[in-house]
Amino acid sequence: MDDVAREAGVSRALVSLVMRERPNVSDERRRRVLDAASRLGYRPNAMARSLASRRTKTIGVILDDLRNPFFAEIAGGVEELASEAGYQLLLAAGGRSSRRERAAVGALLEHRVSGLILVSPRMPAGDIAAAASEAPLVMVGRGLRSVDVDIVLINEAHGTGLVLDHLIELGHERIAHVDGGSGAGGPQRRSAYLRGMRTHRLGRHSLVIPGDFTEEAGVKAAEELLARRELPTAIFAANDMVAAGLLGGFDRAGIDVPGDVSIVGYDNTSIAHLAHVSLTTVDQPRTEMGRLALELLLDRIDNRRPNELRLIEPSLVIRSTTAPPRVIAAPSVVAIA
Amino acid sequence: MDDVAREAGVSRALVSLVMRERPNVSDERRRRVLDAASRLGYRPNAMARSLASRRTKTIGVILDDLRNPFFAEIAGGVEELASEAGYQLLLAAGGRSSRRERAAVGALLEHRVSGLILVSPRMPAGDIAAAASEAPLVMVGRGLRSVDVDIVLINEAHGTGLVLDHLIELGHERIAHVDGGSGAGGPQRRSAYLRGMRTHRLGRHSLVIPGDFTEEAGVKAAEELLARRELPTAIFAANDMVAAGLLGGFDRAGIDVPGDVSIVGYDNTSIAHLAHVSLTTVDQPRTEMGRLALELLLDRIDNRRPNELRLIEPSLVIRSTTAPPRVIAAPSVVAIA
DNA sequence: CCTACTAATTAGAGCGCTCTAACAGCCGAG
DNA sequence: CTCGGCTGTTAGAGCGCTCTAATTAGTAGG
Repeated sequence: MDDVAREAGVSRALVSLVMRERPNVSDERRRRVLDAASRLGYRPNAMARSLASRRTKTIGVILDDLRNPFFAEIAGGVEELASEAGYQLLLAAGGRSSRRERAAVGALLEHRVSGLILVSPRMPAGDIAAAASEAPLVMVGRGLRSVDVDIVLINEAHGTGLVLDHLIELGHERIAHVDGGSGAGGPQRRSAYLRGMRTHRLGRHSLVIPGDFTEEAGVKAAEELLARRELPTAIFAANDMVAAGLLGGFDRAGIDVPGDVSIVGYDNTSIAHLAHVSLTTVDQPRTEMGRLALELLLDRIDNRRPNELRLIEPSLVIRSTTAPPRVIAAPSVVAIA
Repeated sequence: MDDVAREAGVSRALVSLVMRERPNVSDERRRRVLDAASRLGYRPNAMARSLASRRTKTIGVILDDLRNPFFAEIAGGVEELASEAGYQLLLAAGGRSSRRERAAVGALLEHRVSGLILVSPRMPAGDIAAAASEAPLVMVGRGLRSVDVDIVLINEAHGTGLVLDHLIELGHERIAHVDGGSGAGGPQRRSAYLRGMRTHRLGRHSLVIPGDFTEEAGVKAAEELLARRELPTAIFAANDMVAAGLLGGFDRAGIDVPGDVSIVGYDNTSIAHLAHVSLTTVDQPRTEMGRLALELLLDRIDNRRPNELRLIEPSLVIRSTTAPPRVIAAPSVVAIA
């Protein structure tokens, strides 16, 4: 920087003003500085800048694993907005371990990130509160009361409601659920299913097959259902992988989907929209979630304000795996219509 | 840091030594410093540290788009090793635009990253050379001569060879290829296909259907093939998405896979291993590629040495979409065996 | 008991910037 | 003219560390 100042025949301070694109610098000197800078191949040092200005223009993101498309897509949304806003992204994976997450948070805080985004963190609430006291914090995919953070949450109850409404409107009553175990969203979807069935006075038809978020769970669930006297007319799977497993399992057994049984997934992953699968499923705008999280964070970085909780409303994507049940047990008005 | 020194009754320099876990500090003072630090909630400032030591312990990664699992998985591999080695990850997306890539490289260089990993960059070679002159650089998925960088490349010719060998061994001769246009690996796979067909004296059966890396391209290619007098007995798709499109297109037309036609994909994405798809495909160890890239980079950071080019050997995953052709045009020995 | 070493500790300069306050020029108002 | 109020420029302190060189404490040999 000294070199640039000397080359341009001005003071170091003026070079600083030019590099930061501040007003009140005469055009002539600005040009002289810029010329000198490019002639010398000068590149400002972000470390020194951050140290002196005590602002870093970097934001830290902690997620489970980049190889999981759910997280990667959220990170993609964050990245998109970050680059638009001139922020840099410091990324770390927590790998489902509290210990690793804590270490990652510590490292990012040492880097004095302007803010922190935690995606479905596993750490205890106390650690999150501690982190939130050191930097503005936005959390995605996990709720937390009485801590000074913004939260972006998917409205799982609403998503599940859309599924049930769709199936019931088609005329289904015996609707089973293959659940997702304790994975993210699993318990919420399961309990929303049970509640929804009761609300629709279909509680007696509730049936939950335990599973997890894998394809194998779907295959197994299909076998288990086939072993029963009667197949449900529709199945709500905890996610698309499970739904794909069901599809595979029924296919092998010669059961027609959606003729014999309708299937609905959850997540709208790339799998769901394949022509060969064409799965009716619930879509969450994952990129948007990432953008929203960063939007909240940027807002929080320069305005202190009360916590916000944003509920993301998922939507239903109807494709080819749902249809009316073979025998409609509906009132005749439906037939007339 | 001053506060910690005062609290522990030692000099600032000693605190620095303790925080950096240097030897030659007496146990007693080390404990005193650590105590004081945790009592005051002291967290070293990475900016100041980098500025003073002129080493940042951060590495920059530039890729196309996090939402593309190919890139996300490579990034995942980089992240994994980075966290093991105590490095932080600064991530930016280039979004298929030279301009954005250049901006990202510039921003990362301002942050004085210890090294740079570029995954399938689109920028002109000159820009890459310029970047390489400012920081150790490793490139993944793109070759470049006479520039001081290490390179990690997939051996597309080998992967394509595996596909052809497998199909030819099954007895196929009329093997078509739906190509990937100009996308990463597309041209290489295409030319390796043409070369391979010639090598196997099957040049007269070569058939390339132009496409890109999308499912739609696969569907269209299926339609185009069906419009011909004769279907090839096997199709090598440029990637799994295209293969899925082919599968969907043939399914709709009542063509049996692999009975009427065998299909091979490329990439071994999550789509390929679904029971419902079960696609024979070529696997690349993407996480390993990321790890290897960082390994080379770390090595390059502390030892100046000649450039390296590492070829990653893909492997073939045989699933259910390939089988011998219906009418085997093979010598009778095969029938006897 | 002094010297020669090694181990532990510290003073102080400096990394490359930003930022505050001061300063120089220049205008129009009093 | 002199003064306040501009705009454009600059000097210099300081951000929170690391690192070199110097200093002190400790240990063993003569």
